[in-house]
Amino acid sequence: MKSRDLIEIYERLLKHLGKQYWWPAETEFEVIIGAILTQAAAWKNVEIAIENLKAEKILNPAGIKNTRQNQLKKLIKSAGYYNAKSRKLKEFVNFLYKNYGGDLNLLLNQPKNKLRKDLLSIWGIGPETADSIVLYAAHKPSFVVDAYTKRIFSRLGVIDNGIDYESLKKFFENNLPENLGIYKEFHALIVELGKKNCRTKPVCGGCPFGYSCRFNFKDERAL
DNA sequence: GGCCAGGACACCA
DNA sequence: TGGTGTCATGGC
Repeated sequence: MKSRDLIEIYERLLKHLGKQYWWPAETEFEVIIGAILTQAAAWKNVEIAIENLKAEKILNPAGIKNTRQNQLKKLIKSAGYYNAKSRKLKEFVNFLYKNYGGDLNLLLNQPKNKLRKDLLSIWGIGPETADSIVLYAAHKPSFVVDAYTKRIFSRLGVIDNGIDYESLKKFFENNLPENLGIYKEFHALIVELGKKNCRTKPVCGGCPFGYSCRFNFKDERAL
């Protein structure tokens, strides 16, 4: 696949689905909490948890730090995996206070690679969550790939289904201009398309990419 | 009632 | 490094 093909896919998706304006959050800290809570969870369930944290006025570093883990569990219950996720929230703010005195800007304003490395060192933050934070909270161009990305583009026959995270990430970064807006929108569009194309929920018809891909997009009804 | 959701980690070979 | 089990709620 050539770079211009990938850009064309992006433009087609943009035209069909419209701008997504990700990430849906009021603050950078909210982006981070959302990125952790949405791990293997439906965003709808995450929204409930976010609202609970807002209602308690603890959707900030000090708030999470000063709230007991058992209380956090109750508030984020809707997002699932509340034992693990409550610990992940704690691990993040503990890291933030230990290394940056609780100053989120100090963490986020670092060079991209250092920031990503910092994030990956925190228990509970893997590559996708780290990239989401770098891209949508720190506003630095780090392409986010997820299960949808792998599923859709392997169906198109562009990448191998067994490709690992870093390779898939590089595939996009090597074939796209290093543009913050494109990175943000493209990932969001892929997720929105992925939702519509979930195996159990066929929607609409015709491949949005104009390709005759290996996977049967016609049956699946992409758009 | 079963499947899946905007993953990451532990453990194993 | 690759493959599998685990975590858990809520919508469809």
